[in-house]
Amino acid sequence: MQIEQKITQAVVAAVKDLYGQDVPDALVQLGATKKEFEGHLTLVVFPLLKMSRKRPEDTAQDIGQYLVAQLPDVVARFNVIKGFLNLVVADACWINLLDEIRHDENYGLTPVTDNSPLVMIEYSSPNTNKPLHLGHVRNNLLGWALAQVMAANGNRVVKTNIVNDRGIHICKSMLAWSKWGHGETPANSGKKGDHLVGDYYVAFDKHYRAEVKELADKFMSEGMDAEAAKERAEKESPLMQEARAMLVKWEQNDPEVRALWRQMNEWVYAGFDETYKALGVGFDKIYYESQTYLEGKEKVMEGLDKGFFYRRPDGSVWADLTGEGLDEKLLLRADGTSVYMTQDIGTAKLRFQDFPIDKMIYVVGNEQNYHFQVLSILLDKLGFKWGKDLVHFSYGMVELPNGKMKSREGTVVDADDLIAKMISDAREMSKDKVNKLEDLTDEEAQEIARIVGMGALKYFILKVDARKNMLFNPEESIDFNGNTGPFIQYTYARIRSILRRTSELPPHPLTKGDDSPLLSAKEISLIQLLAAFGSAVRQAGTDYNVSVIANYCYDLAKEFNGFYHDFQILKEPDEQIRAVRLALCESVAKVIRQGMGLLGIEVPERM
RNA sequence: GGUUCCGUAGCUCAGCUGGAUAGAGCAACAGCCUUCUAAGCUGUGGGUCUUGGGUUCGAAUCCCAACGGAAUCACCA
Repeated sequence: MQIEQKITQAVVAAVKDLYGQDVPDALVQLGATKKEFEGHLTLVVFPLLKMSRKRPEDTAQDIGQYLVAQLPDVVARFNVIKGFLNLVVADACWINLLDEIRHDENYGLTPVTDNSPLVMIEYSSPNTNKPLHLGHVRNNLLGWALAQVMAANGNRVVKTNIVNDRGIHICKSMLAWSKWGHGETPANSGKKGDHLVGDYYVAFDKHYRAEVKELADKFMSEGMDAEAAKERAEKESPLMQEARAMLVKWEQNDPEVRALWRQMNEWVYAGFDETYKALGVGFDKIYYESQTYLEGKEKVMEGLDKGFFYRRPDGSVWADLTGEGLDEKLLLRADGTSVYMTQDIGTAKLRFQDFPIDKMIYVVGNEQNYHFQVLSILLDKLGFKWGKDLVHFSYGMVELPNGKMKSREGTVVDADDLIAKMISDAREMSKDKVNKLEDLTDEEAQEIARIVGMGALKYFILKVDARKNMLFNPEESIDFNGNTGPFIQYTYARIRSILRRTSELPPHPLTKGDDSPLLSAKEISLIQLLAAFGSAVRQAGTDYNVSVIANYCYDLAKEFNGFYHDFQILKEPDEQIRAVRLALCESVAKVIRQGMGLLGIEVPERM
């Protein structure tokens, strides 16, 4: 049993015995003692004053004496400062705790069984007309890490991706490629498929805007005002009309258009797969919008029959959400075609057919908060049991120093470029170090650079609270020193280096010291931190906040580095102390590997 | 204008289920490598926690208001 639980129970008993009152566990506030005071755990006695009817200091003394008397093996001594009761926990307890942590292969993780709740996590969800950029990177890293964290909390997790593979945007790329492509393919040009398709999307946009400007100027010269001229030009642009015509043909299953569509999407998928692989993310089930976009209609008609929705005179179908404080929402156009919301309903229907979902989590940017508020209400009305409680894991935008990423202004941070730069920076960095990796082959050194570069990128993104907007400055490269992924990886590599140098294995269980104090304050705080891993994992899961894990790993690495600096491990002459320190090294390494693993960050044996 | 989110050191961020003197990193300055990896460690300076009220023994944390910023309120997805 954990030390906190024992003490909490004893405090409850103390209040009962001393003051004759029952106190709920929640009022027993037990936390880590601040560094500047003596002790390991601190009880805040203010909430207990109602029971004791004494001054804070006296209440703390009462309880402190009770604990020392009743739990002599746990509470060695105590001190009181104002309303704070600082408890010094016996060394033997810490050693026991360290032994428990060391023994548990899946320390901190809740096992998954066949009866565990099934959580589906949708993330990534790209359009197939452009390569992935930094915003997608944030989405993918968050989605993957969240899936790991949910699994670590005892959930069966299904990772899913809804690929937006149809619509006007792809038609634009297709049209541009037919017009100006001259048969360019990834194979004959050497371009990555998603970039090639993206280039044609950009080409379309460039021509389109030139066309609109020309048309608008013409209309203005005929006396239209600027705004109306632009609007009319956009509507009448031959390029856009051609793209729309292509979409109509696509919907009519025109063989030629479909063939081109399939081919260009294949190129994109091949490109995405490379990027996903580099990011270390993957999916259990991929849905394609071309296969789900018709599915929602049926559900909407069902809702219409049941009177949840209504039809306007023009034939369009709407949901009236003014009762919920929202607006009216279009679900089907007058021509019967579906909109975004209808498609999400359709995708939900298919997913529910495929999996017995208990909880659905959508990892989607906060620009769509309103959409998911509405979707939740609609799914609930339509009878999806998880609809009402669906989780929109809403993350903030990645901002650049002068605002958002804009493809038109060429300020998009491309995912592949960024990944390549991180890895080459890591490679350069290790070349500056002397006597480090020189005995390794080029391949081995490159693999370490990959792990470290990706670690820096992932940690940079995952350490910040997902719901906040975050700033990325492309001028300044992502750091490898300080509160970074490589700092934590370095701590791990150092420990592995120590463990490689010895064949000595600390005994199980560790022997406890006799009279002489075995543990320093630094060692105890390390054990305390190790013991907190489980609650960090739980908090990350219940709050849907993966940054908790990142910050935990940093704190642990920081604490270990202090210990490493102050104490010798292999050269420590006392066998018992050496064993404890080696056990600490093993456990810290294990927890770092596990914690970073939850974030999707690998740790190198050397760096 | 309605709704939602955010505002903590020069910069990037922790802390937010109320608890002791608000913490890290970067940047600046000063130290530590014949000793287990210096991508490390130690120290110095840097704060009206946007502002004003309220609740409380106690507020960066909870409530209200104001100010500042972001997103959204499409027959785009």
